[in-house]
Amino acid sequence: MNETDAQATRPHTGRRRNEAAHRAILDAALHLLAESDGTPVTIDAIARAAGVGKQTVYRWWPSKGAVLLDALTDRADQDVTDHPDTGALRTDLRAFIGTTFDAAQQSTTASALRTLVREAARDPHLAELMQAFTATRRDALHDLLARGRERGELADHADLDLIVDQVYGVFWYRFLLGHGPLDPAVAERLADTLVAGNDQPGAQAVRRR
Amino acid sequence: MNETDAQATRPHTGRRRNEAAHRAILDAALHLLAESDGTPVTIDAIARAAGVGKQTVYRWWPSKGAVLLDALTDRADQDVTDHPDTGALRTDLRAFIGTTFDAAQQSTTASALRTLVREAARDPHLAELMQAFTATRRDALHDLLARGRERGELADHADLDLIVDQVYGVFWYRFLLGHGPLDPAVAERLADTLVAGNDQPGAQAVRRR
DNA sequence: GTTTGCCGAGACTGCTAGTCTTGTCAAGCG
DNA sequence: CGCTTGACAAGACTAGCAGTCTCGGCAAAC
Repeated sequence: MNETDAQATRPHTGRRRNEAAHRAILDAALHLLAESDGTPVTIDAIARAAGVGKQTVYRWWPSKGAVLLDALTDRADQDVTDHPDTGALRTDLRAFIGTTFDAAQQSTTASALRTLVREAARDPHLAELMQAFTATRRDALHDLLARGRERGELADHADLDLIVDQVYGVFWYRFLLGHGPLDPAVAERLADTLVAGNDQPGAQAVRRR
Repeated sequence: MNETDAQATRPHTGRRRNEAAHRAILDAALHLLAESDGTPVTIDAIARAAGVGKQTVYRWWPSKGAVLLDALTDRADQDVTDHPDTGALRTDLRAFIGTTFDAAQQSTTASALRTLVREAARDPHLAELMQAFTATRRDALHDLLARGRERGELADHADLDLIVDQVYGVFWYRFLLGHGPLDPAVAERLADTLVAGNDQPGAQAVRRR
């Protein structure tokens, strides 16, 4: 009956949260994620490295995956790169792809990302979180392409979703398997052939002559 | 000293291998792989479904991953599709991509393949085996493209490896994330834009006119 | 100075890969 | 026929990890 009243009059008592511990956990998680040579990162290891009890980790995050993703996005937010509109699709696309490739070459980010994907494969909750993460990136690229199409640099019927997936498909495929390079030269070739393959129908008709 | 002689004179004694058990294990593995709703397939479950002791599984395969991959390739060998040379790159490529997409839409194969990838993420040995598996597929596609380039349907400087990775990149990216279709229409569009984006420099010059 | 609730430490449960043990059974050999 | 060899089913066992639970300590509010 009076519970609501009691809560209203007593918004908080007891010891406050320790923000230092919160940061220490994120830092330790990112560090271990980066150090990891493919070995899964354990919650025990994170807690120990952060000098924190395991229960403190689970008080703030619902699962191991949530901690790891939080650690990575915390870092990704630091090097957010927005892609200015250069006015030409080819240059916009080259810049976008090049930046994406570069960001993943950073050794810390790279090995963290690889480990994270591995964890996502066995943790449905983390997989869902990562889906949302990648969807955001896809949307950004899709917008860039839509701008180009409005300027007439792509055919009206061009399948923008497919182009997006060709970019991220190549990226993840090479990133995870590591059988081919992800350097600026590849970024340029990829951007150029995508533009060339999806340009105006009129131009295609001429070419097919 | 005489060990070699002893082995030569006594090539085998004792109870023979039970081929029925061998098949039962592969069948059970494939079945569970296909049934699995993302839950990892356990060796215990395979052994129990095959009516076999766990040790019997480990006598023939070095790890869980090896059993699973063997089960899948055993099936994949059944629907081996060789891609005849139609004489035109566009049609060859359309057929190759279409077949690849189709094969993965088979619900049994699809869920087995998905589970297998998930397992590979945590099992380095299986990951290595799958690398070899995918490399074979990449080579086949690369050959197909090389034939087209020799006929002058692709630019001399076209990056065949990049084209291959665009195909398999899109495939795996959509297959695993499931955010976009992998139907015949997509296969055709992908084939067409790849050919258009990597054709003869002369044609490109005309187009850019 | 008492209550409340966060904290570190670590015990505990439940699950799975892979190994080891035990008793059984089939195939060859003398 | 009886012995040896090695595959077999069943299942106990070890080791590692996610997530929960418990406990004594400590800091903030009242």
